[in-house]
Amino acid sequence: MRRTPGRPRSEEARRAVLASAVQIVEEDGYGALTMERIARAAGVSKQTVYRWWPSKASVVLEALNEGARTIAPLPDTGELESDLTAFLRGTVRGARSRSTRLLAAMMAEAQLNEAFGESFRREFLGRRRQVMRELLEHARTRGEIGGAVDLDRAVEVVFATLWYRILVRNAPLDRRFADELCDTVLRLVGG
Amino acid sequence: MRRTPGRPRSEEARRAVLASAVQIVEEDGYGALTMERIARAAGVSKQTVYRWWPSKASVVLEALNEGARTIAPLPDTGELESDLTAFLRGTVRGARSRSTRLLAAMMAEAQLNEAFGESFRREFLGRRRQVMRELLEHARTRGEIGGAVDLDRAVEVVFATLWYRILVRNAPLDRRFADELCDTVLRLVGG
Amino acid sequence: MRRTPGRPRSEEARRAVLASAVQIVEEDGYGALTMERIARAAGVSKQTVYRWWPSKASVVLEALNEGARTIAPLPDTGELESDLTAFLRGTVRGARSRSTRLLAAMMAEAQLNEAFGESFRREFLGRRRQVMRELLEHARTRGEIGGAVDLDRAVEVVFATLWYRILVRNAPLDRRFADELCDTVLRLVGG
Amino acid sequence: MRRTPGRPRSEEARRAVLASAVQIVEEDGYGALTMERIARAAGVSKQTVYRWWPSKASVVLEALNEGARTIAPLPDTGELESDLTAFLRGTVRGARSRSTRLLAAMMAEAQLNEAFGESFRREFLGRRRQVMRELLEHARTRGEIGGAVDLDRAVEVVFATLWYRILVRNAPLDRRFADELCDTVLRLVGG
DNA sequence: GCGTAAACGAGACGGTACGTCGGGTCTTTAA
DNA sequence: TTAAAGACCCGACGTACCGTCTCGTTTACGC
Repeated sequence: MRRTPGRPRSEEARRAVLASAVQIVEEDGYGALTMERIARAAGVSKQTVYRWWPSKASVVLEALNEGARTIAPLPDTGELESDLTAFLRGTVRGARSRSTRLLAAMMAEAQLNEAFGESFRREFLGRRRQVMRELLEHARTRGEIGGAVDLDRAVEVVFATLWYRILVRNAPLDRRFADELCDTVLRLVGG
Repeated sequence: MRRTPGRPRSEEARRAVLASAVQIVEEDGYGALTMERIARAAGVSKQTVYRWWPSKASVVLEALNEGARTIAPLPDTGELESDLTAFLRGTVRGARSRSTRLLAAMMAEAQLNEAFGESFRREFLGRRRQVMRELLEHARTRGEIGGAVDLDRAVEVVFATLWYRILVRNAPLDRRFADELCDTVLRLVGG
Repeated sequence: MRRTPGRPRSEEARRAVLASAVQIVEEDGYGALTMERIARAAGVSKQTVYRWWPSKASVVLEALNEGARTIAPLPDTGELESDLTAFLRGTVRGARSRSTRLLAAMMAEAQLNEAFGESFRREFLGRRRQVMRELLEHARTRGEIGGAVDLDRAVEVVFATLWYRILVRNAPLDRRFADELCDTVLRLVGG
Repeated sequence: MRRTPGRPRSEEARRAVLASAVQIVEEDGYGALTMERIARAAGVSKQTVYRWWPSKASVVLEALNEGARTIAPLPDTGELESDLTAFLRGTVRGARSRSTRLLAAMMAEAQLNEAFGESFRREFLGRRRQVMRELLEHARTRGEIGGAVDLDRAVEVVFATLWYRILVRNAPLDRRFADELCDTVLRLVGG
C-alpha cells in the first residue's frame, strides 16, 4: 500500500484546532472567534488552519460532528409513541449543553455565508429531517399513521420548534420539552 | 413649546442611512454590510452613523420597523379560525419578499452580538409572540378554546415554523403555508 | 457716538479661551492642544473660538503677548556692557518659566503651518531682533563699536543661542547664561 | 549562521516608505504628512508602516539618516582653522537643500512629541555636538586653544546659529555662512 | 544514508473595517 | 450680532483580522 510522500498531517494540530475553536466559542461566543485567534490558541500557524479548513465555520462544524460523531440512531420499538419519545429525547439532549451555542452560531453563519449555508442546509439540516421522516414512514408502514397525513409538516414542526428554542432561548431544552414535542406530533399525525 | 438648542438632526441623513443599509443587504447580503460602507453609500460621515446607531444590526432593525411601521393589527372577527387566518396571512406576507433576508440577518446577528440579541428577543420577538397570544386569549374568553390548552405552545409552534422557513428556506413563505399553519394551530388548541 | 449693533463680544469668553489654552499646554503639552479641547475647557462653543482666532497657534500667541504685554523696553545707560547685561537678563527672564513651553510650541507650529510661520517670523522674531539691533546701533553711535563690525551677526548669535536653549534644553535659561551671552557679544563686536 | 524564521522583512517596502515620506514633506510640508498617506503613497499597508516605525517622525528621521548615512567624518589637518572650515562647510552643506525642511520638521516634532524629542535630542543633536567638541579638544591637545576656554559655549554657538537659520530662515545656508561661523568660533576660543 | 516532498512554526505582506477623535462648517434657539 | 449647543462631512488615528506569501525546519517516503 503506497502512502503519499511528504510529512503526514499532524493529528495533534488538528485536535488542537478543533478544541481551541470550541473553547473560544464557549468562553467568548462565536462573534469572538477568528482564524487568527484559533491558530494562536492552538499553538499552530495560521497557514496550517487555512490549509485544512476554508473558514472558521467549517472548523466549528467539524468540531460539532466530532462531538456527536453520529446522528442519534433511529429507534425501532415497533410503536410510534415510544419511538418518537426516544428519538426526541435523544435529539433534544444532543442539542443541549455544550452544543447549543455552537449550533446557534452555525445557523447564524449559514445566514451570512452563502456557500457555507448551502452545504449546512443540505448536509446537516436536511439529513436530520430525513432521519425523522423515516421514523414516521415506518409508523405509516405499520398502519399507525393514515395515508392522508402530511409527514413533512410534522417533521418541520419538530425541527422548527427545536431550533426556535436554540436561537431564541425562550424556554429550556429539557426532557419536558421533548415530551411536549412528542405530544404535538401525535396530535398532528393522529386521529 | 421650547425646542432644544443646537442644529437639529438631519432627517435626510437618517433616511439615506436606512435606505442604503437595506440596499446593501439586498444586493450583497448582510455579510457584506459594514458601518463604513453604509456611510459611504448614504453620503454621510461615519460619525453620523455611530451617533445614532450603536451597530449595523440596529440600523437594519430600524429599517425593518420603518417598512412595516406597525405590527399587523390584531384582527377581531369574533371567530377564531377567521381571526387566525387573517393574522397568519398578514404575518407571513410581512416576512416575505424584501424582508426575508433582513429578518434572517437579524436573527443571525442576535446570535453573534449578545447585547443586540437581548434587545431583539425582548422587543421584537417577544412582542410578536404577545400579539398572537392575545388573539388566542380572546378566543378562550369566547369559549372557543378550553382552559386546559397551553396557549404558549401554540404560539411557539407558529413562530418557530415561520422562522424555520425564513432561516432554512426549505419551502416557500406563501399563503398556502399560512393556511397550513392555521390548520396546525387549530389541531393543537382544538378538541 | 454710535456703537456697533448686536450683542457685544464677551470679554469673559475671550479670557477663558486664553487661560484654558495656556493651562492645557502647560499640563499636557502643545501636542495635546486642540480647538475642541480649548472650547470645552473654556466652557465656550467651538464657533466662538473660530470666530476670533484662525488657529490654535494664534490663540497661544495672543496669550503669550497678553502675559508679557510689551517687549522688554530698551535700556539706555549710555554704556554698552551695562545696556547689554540689562537687556539680556530681561530677555532670558522673559523666556523662562511659564513661557518656555509656549515659545517652543510657537516655533514648532511655525515650521508646520506656513501661514502662521510667516507672520510669526515677521512680527515676533523680526521685531525682537530689531530691538537688539537698535541697542547695538546706539553703542556704535557712541563710538563703542567699530564701523566694520557686522551687527546682524551679533544679533543672530544671541537669539540663536537663546532659541537653542529653549528648543534643545541642553542647559538652563538662567542669569549666568545671560551673562555668558553678554560676554560672547562683547567678544564679537569688541576690539 | 542561523537566520530567524518567518518571511523576511521587505527591503523594497522599507525604501518605498522612506522615499514617500520624504517626497510628501518636500511637496506639501511636514504638516501634510500622515501615516495613512505615507502608506498610500508607498503602496504599502498601514500595518507595515506601524510595524517598523512608531510615528511619522521616526520615519522621517530614518530617511534623514539614510541620506547622509554618516555624520561628516572628523577632519584632521593638524590645524584648527582648516579643520573647522572643513567641518563647518560640510555641516552646512548637509543641512542645505533637500534636508532643510526635514530638519525643521524634526525639531518641530521634538517639541510636540515628548518621547520623540527625548531620543532626538540624545541621539541626533547630542551626537553632532559631541563630534565638534572632539574637534576642538584635538586643537586644545595641540595647544591651539587655552585651557580656560569654554569649549561647550563655542559648540553651542555653532549649532544654535545653524538651527536658527534652518528654523527662522533669516539668511541663506551658504558657504559664506559657514565661513562666518568659523570666524565667530575662532574669536570665541582665540586670544 | 540521501534526496524528494509535503506539512509545520513563524511572521511579514497588502488590504479592509473597526470605533474614536478632531477639524472646520452650519443651523438652530437664546441673550 | 454674538453666544451656546450640537449635528454635519471629512479624514486620520492606531488596532485587529483577513487571506496570502515566503522563510527555515521537520518528518515521512522511496531509492
